[in-house]
Amino acid sequence: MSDKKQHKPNSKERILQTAISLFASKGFAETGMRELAAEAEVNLSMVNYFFGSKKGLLKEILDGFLSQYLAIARENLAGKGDLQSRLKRFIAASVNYFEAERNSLIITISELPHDDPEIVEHKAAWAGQMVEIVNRELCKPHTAETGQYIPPTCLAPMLTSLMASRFLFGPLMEEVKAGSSKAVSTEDYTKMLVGILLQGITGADIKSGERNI
Amino acid sequence: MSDKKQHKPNSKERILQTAISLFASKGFAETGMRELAAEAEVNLSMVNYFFGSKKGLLKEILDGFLSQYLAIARENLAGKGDLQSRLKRFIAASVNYFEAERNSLIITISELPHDDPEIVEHKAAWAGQMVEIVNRELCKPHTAETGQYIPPTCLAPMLTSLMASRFLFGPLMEEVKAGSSKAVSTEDYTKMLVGILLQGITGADIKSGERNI
Amino acid sequence: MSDKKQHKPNSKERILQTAISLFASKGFAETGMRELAAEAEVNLSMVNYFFGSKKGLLKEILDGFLSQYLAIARENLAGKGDLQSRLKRFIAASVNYFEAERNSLIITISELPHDDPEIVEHKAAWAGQMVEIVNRELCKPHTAETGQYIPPTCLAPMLTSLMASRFLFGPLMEEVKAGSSKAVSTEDYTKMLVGILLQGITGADIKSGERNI
Amino acid sequence: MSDKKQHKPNSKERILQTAISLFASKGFAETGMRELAAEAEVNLSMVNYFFGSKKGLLKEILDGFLSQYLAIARENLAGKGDLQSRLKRFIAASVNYFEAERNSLIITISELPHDDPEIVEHKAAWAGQMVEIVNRELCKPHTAETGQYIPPTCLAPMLTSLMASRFLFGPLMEEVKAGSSKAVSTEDYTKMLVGILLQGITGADIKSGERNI
DNA sequence: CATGAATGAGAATTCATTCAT
DNA sequence: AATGAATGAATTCTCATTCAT
Repeated sequence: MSDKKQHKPNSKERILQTAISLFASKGFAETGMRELAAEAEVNLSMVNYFFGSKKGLLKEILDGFLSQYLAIARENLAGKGDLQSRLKRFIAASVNYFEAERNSLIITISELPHDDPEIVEHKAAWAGQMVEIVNRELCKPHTAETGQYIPPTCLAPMLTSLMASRFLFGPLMEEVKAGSSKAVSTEDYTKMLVGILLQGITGADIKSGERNI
Repeated sequence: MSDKKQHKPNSKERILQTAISLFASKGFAETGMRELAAEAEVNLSMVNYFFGSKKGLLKEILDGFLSQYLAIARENLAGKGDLQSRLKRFIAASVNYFEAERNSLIITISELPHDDPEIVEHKAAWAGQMVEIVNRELCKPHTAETGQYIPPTCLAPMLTSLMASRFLFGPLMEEVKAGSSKAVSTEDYTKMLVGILLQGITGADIKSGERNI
Repeated sequence: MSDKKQHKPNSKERILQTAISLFASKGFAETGMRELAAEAEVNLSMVNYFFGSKKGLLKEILDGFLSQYLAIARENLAGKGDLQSRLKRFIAASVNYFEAERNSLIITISELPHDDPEIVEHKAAWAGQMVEIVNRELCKPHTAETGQYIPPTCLAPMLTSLMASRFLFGPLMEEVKAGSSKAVSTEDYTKMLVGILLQGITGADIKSGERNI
Repeated sequence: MSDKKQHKPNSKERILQTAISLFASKGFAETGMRELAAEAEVNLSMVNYFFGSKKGLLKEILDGFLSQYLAIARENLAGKGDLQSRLKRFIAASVNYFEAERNSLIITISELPHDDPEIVEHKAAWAGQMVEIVNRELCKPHTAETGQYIPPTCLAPMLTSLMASRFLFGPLMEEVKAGSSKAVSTEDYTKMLVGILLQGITGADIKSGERNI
């Protein structure tokens, strides 16, 4: 085989994965396209060729992450089961997804408040759908059942923010503990979240049940 | 007084306030020093004169915010009262503080995961102290009391993340609701947080008044 | 006929026409080949396939225009008739041609002074022939008749420049008048040119009909 | 004297002069800012520092040239004297000015038709004033005197175009003649223009008067 | 304290062109 | 004849910072 002009396949996908990784660790603005292209072993121009612009690349990442997150919310919050078991399902599924796509999660949340209208609108569209689902499947039923009112524009961010905390602050916490305390498994993390959300902080114990220490 | 060449006072303070506002709305990297200088009505070189560098300015903002947040944690989580009432105090004080310094909060959290070692170490130092306090004042007593174990490197991020959700997602939620649901007051927001953390999601009701705790 | 994958015919011609239009309105350098290909509804590579390069396309346009312009000069300036009537014929024919090919005219003249040697030589070849014709058919006879000397390297540019003024400045003048004065027909424009060149500015009147010549 | 960091004075002026020279010989679009900065012996960023952008630089050149040209038109076309002597004055002054600022002239005319709205509006403003002057000082009086109508939106471009022909086509003509015919002096060129405009082409003789050949 | 010119590296993007299919 | 991915150089412009005054 001639080794001249050997085209590596999947340039587009390689760019996308490299971007997810770099944007998450360095931040969108701090990541240069030269660096991105080098890391993806792709010609610099290919980024614009495939994604139109750096921002186009970001949008594709956001869309990819948010569409799946929304699907998870839809599938798990709706359907049969009482509110508590549905919430449990949703948390478990979300945390698994966040774990798998932690870089996309970090990008999606961290790049939030910056005021580029194009990006903000983009996110607002997804956020709107999320709020709607939370309202329909969580807030409304809860009000019907207990008479208590919980505004979905508060609850949706709270849930997401709470579930994401491990991943957002993860890198920082690794600097912190430095071996002091044992790492928490995803399973335990999910348990904690479910505990807190169903019983309050006293429900957060990750050792409860069979293994008491 | 002559109104010619009227030197505006407090150049340094004006730079700082402008930076907090711009960094929060546009992001640190996206904010240019020229823009900052223009908005603060200050000569460009003054920024470096007062703060050494752009990063120095960021550090000053982070320090200012985190030192106070830590003080709030120390004052409210420690001391007498049971765990629940101390947590309540802490949440109320924190939310008030976040409300007052929401721009600094946004900067502090959003600029988190980016891998500049100088900034990361800086934050890790503060985060470490926070984890320590949470451990000493919340986790340890809780374990002593109930035998349940809650790791502080999980709990501290959760608390902060949960309390910050309103401010992090606030700008986005404003795009979303567009008048659909009424705004939630800071007081109600605090109530929700306390409710959730003490009783789980069923405690989040903002209407139930005294029943809440 | 199946309307699937309907190959538009005359890709080459379509490229050429699109190029003439774009080069005239945006300028040669400012026109991108992607834009050109898109507008011509042709694959980008086809431009190089048909014309070798962007510059090759420009040369083809210049050649097309200049060869015809030269032919017009040859046909109308030579032959029988006195100098004045031959000049009249030439002007009428040239203005008609400029009118029909105004975009090519604009390209040919505007892209003139730029110092690409390849293009300059190309033009110089045509210009040389033009000067020769003007010398043989206008200057020499005029000297023979009146003893007056008019250098052809001055006269040829003057004629072309004068006749082209309407088309070169046309777009600008449309911005200017904005309805203030009525448009001038090609016929009247020709009359003005003939008048000026034969009698001076007092011959430029476009209303005086037969008196004009 | 230390030879480190020796600031050459008049950076701004040097940029401007270099730009005029390069834009004229290579064209605006074909001139790169790197090349410009290098030739002007100036740091690349200074161009944007002083002129805001490449286009800003072009605008400054256009303004400088057109404002003076307009002043010349105003001064020479208006005032006492009959139409012919005023026209003569105007031509002489203009040609002198064109000669002195031939590069700016070339830029101003050649960069004409390209459809950047910002530049077109800019030029249209100046062109409008020029048309107005020509109308007031040439067309109107001529109509009053002879009853003949000459539209100023035709005449103004014609005059400018005719006077500019020597400079626009000059570089090309130098390639052409290659020693064949003697160069024409500015003085003779002016004489030709005046001759043509007052008497038609038969008035173009540059040797008439005392020196008959 | 304050100014404004200057610096040099770096930003994202676009360019015309080529090549394998 | 046509496609679309790939290339690498070049584009304009902006960046944070420095320095002499």
